Amino acid sequence: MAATTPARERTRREIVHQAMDLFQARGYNATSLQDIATAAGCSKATVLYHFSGKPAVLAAVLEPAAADVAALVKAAAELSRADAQELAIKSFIDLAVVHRGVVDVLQDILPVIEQMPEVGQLVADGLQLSDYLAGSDDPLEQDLAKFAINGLLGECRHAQERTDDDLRRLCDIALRRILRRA
Amino acid sequence: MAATTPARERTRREIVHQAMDLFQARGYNATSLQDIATAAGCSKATVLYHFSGKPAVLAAVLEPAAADVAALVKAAAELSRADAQELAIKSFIDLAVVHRGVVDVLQDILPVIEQMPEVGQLVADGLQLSDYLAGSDDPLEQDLAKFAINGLLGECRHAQERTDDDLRRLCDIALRRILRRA
DNA sequence: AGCTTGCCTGACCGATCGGCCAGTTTTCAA
DNA sequence: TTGAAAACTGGCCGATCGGTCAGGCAAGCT
Repeated sequence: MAATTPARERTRREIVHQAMDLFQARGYNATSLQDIATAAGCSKATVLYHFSGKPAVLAAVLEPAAADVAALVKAAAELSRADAQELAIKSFIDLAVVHRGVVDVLQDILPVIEQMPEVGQLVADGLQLSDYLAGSDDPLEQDLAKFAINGLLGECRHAQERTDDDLRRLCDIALRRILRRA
Repeated sequence: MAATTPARERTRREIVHQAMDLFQARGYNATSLQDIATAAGCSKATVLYHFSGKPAVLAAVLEPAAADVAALVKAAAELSRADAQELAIKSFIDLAVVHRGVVDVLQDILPVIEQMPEVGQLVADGLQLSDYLAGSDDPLEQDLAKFAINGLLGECRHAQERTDDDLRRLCDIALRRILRRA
């Protein structure tokens, strides 16, 4: 059993994929394990065979985005403040656009996000990114950066009809206007 | 029975007040009728005696904010485009700050807000406001206005620690930067 | 063939949900 | 004081939730 069994990985992937779609469409709380199982073409017990519980499914859904954010934070840490800000503007938009589904999911669990240890690192990295985005110690700019992030995340929700490029362009303009980095 | 019975109105108000606090703190879905009843010092059956169901409680919670937004939309309709935009900027911020609790609640039910007829008018009025806020037919400015609203609403969430004036000032700066109406 | 191992499932559990109803307590006008 | 209307409640209902468990089933090793 050293090599991964194909069937195991295939089922796991299907569950995560369908869970992502359902979380995005109806929200985390409004999606039941039965919904996920039905969409994935297996039984609810199978979902719980592969994942220790509903929060574990959520963690698997968020994992790719969390990894990307963590990598971005790490990369920005080695740059000058100005360069880190520029990188944050460009990359944060990219991540939000590409992972817009995850953004949807995150907004749904915001009221109780503090009680979910499986997303703690992602939240912490997001806050770190907002620091880089501000590019200054000025509290006003820090707040404006958070304001911009809220707008950015909000814009990436329910934005299925927009193309990635259109969304990216819009967010870039908005972010640079708020941060006065045109 | 022509005049309102004092007891009726008093209990109703207490239920709505406690429901507001709970919806804001835990979210609409995570708050049960029993939670509301306990907080209001009555039984769950009493809540359902005064309101036809959980959605009706939500409608009552949102009602003051919905009325304010409707009034603002009506007022803006009689102004020139430029005046309407200026009014929208000022008043929308005021409303979001004053009713920030409602903003919290709304965000929680966003994934399923289309299926809630009791908040349809509020949503429609909000979209109308975003039009006034854009102040132009340019699709880019329209999108930026929506971006600004998302940022504004996001900023008003979980912002209990900030004073109203601080929040107002921050939102004013951010809005005018995005809309380039400094 | 027998047997282990990994994958999967139906049936079931306790808890909680929104909502309903019969009946009790309170209120208040006559 | 009295009686009907209004206000309120305990208890119950069906549905659904996340989660558990014993067992079925196919694949591969011996």
